[in-house]
Parts: sequence; structure tokens; C-alpha cells
Amino acid sequence: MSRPREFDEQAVLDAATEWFWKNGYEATSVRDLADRMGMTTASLYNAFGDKRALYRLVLDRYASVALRRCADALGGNMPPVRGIEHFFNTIVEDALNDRLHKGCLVVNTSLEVAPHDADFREVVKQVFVRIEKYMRDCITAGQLDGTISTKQPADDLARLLLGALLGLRVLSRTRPDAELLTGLVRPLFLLLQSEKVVAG
Amino acid sequence: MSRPREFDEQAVLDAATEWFWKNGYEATSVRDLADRMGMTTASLYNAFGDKRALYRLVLDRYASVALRRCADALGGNMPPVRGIEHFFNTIVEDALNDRLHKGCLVVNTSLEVAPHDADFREVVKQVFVRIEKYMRDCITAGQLDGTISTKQPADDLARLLLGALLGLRVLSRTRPDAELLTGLVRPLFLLLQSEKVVAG
DNA sequence: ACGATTTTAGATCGATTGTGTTAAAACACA
DNA sequence: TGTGTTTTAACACAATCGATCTAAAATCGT
Repeated sequence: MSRPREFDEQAVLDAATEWFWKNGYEATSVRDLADRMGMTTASLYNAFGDKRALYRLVLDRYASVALRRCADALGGNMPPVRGIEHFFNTIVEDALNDRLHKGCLVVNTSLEVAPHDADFREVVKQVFVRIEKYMRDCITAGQLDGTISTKQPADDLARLLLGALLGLRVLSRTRPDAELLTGLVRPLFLLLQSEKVVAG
Repeated sequence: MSRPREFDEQAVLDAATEWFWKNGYEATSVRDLADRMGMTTASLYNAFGDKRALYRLVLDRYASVALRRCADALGGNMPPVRGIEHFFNTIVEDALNDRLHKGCLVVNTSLEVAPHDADFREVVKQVFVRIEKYMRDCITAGQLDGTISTKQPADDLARLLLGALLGLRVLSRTRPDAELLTGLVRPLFLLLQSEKVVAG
């Protein structure tokens, strides 16, 4: 066989993720990446291809865990409306704890690189489609067991929740204020609330 | 006096806006800009300073008309709830008609350049604050004349509308689909609707 | 028509970009 | 221990970046 790698693949990918996440694609140079990953540019190109391929790998890894977290919260054993509340509360908490204001890598990608790169546009698009589907399935379940209002179709409610999520992510980068973010999600929960349920 | 400029300032700023808007800040080179603006880089630097100053000028110009359009729709002579509907419908229409999927320059800026530039972060932040204020004032007016539900505080409703707007703008770049965008805003209108008003 | 002033056009600066090369070093297997 | 393979380190490539310089062209007030 051959000489083994000196670096831990998961660790260096984490470092690359952090850097891309914080600075974006264009503003991150390969030399910056190599430094932060603790390797030379030659090793980087040898191991991951070019800059674009590395970003793709980083994005796929990020999207994978993000989607799993979404599916766990919305499709888990929690009651549907509790799952949605928990999911959004987690998003808000993460935003308030993120001192670097990195937001969401997928959302950042959707505005910076997806518009002029068909492959990345498709990745982002599919992530959004999946999230919308998780939301819709969760809402449908809640409507069936009577815990979520049926005044509006699950399709539209899921679209609104997706939009609110993306809006949250945008504000997380520029105005990560507790009152703003928690106030934003509050009306969503009341909107979902079934008429049959009496508050208190 | 001196030699007058050969270019129309508003026209070249429009060209610069389009290019920055479509490609973002980093991916737009000064040479690209000069070509599209029909001038040399020397003239560009002489007239507008450096690249960053030009972007700032472009962004301020864009934000100015965007805020005026927002104020006109939400603070005009239309009934509050009609104003909000009109505003969001306009956003959706623009997104569907925008074949280049440029989205909103302020939102694009908030994710690409604002995170690592305090000045631009402040610009974006103030635009969002102003929009939120227009929303809140409009909702408060609607609550006072009984056309908007008072079940939720105007503060929170305004925050949700801002978030939904930003979400709309994100989706406009990646998934400008009519069903998605119109479906997203539909629940918002029903949410605002006063209980006293009977549908139909 | 003249001098003052400013915009042009074109070339080019140093720095940095993404990417590649070369050769030495390090391991696995025989 | 030797052979083969791969990673490493360091250097460097062509291209492009933002920014500037010089000098010619153009227009104003007089």
C-alpha cells in the first residue's frame, strides 16, 4: 500500500466548513483553507480535488446533518406541533449563540454561489424541497390528530414555515436579536394552533 | 471650469447596479463593471472612488427606492390589509418576472458582504428596521380600524412579515416557483384577517 | 484664442488568485 | 531490506485582482 495521511479527514473538513461558513466561497482562498486545515495546498488538491469540489463536499456534509436534524425534530416521536416548536426554537437558540453570525451554510450558498452555478443551485433547491416536505408531513399529521388548525391547507402552511425559516436565517446574520427572532416565530405557533384547543 | 463627463451618471449607476445585483460583490470585477458601464477603470475610479464605494452608492440608491416603494404600499391611502397584500403580491410578481433570479440586492448584501463589513451591516440592518417599522405601523392602523386581528401584538406580526419577506427573497433566487411563492403568502393574509370580518 | 481643469484612453503596477510541478520523505508489503 | 506508492513540502506558474499613472483630448471661463 501507500503512505497514510497525516490529517484526520473529518477534522480538516470541519475546519474547511467553519471557514467557508464564516467567510463565504469567494472570500475564502485556497491558501486560507490550507492554513486552517493544517495542510499544504498540494495535499488539499490531492485529497479533495479543487476548491469547488471541496466546497461541494463541505456543503453536502452540512446539508446531511441539517436535514437529519430537521427530520428528527419534525418526524420524531414528539407531537407534531411540539416538533415544529422545538425545531424553530432550536434555530433561534443557535442563532443567538452563534457569536460569528454565520447563519446557515445552505442559505448563504443559495445567495452567493447557487445563482451562477447550476450544480449548487440544484443542491440548495433539493434541501429546501426536503425541508418543505418534512414540514408538510408534520403539519398533515397534526391536522389529522386535531392538534393543528385545518383552516389552511398543509401545503401553504409548510411553504410559510419554510419561508419563515429562511427569513430567520437571513436575520441571524445581520440582526440576531432575541426579541426579533422569538417574536418572529411566536405568531407561527398561534397560527398552527387548532381552534379546538383552549389556551392555558 | 472643466471638461464635462461623457457618461450619464444615472445610466452607468443603473448598469453597475444590475451587474452587482446579478453577480454579487466579490464575483464582479472592476473591469467587468467598467465594461458594462461603458467607461474605463480610470474614469470609474475617478468618478466613484474605489469598488467598495461604488457598491455602497449602488446599495444606497437601491435601498432608497425599495424603502420608498415599501412606504408607499404600506403607508399609502390603501386600507392597511390591502396595502400589505399589495406589497407582498408585488414582491411575488417581481420574483416571477425576474428571469435572472437576482432576488433583492439588500438581502444578497446581508449574506455576502455585510457579515464581514460593519458599514454594510449597518446599512442592511437599518433597511430591515425601517421595513419592520412600516409593517408595524400598518398593522397597528389596521388593528385600530378593526380590519386586522388583535389576537397577536403588532410587534410580532410585523416581525413575521419581515421574516416572510426575507424568506420570499431567498426563494426568489433558487426556487422562483409561482405555487411556492403565492402559497407562502396566502396564510399570512388569513393570519392578519380580523375575526369580525366574515369571509366572502 | 488661451490657460486652467478634468475626463479620457491605455498601459501597467504589485499583490493575490486557483492550480500545478518537482523532488524529498514516509509508510505498507514483500 | 528493498520496492512501490502516496503524501508531503516548497517553489512557481499564468491569470486576474483592485488600483494607479501618464499623457492626450476636451471643455469651460475669460
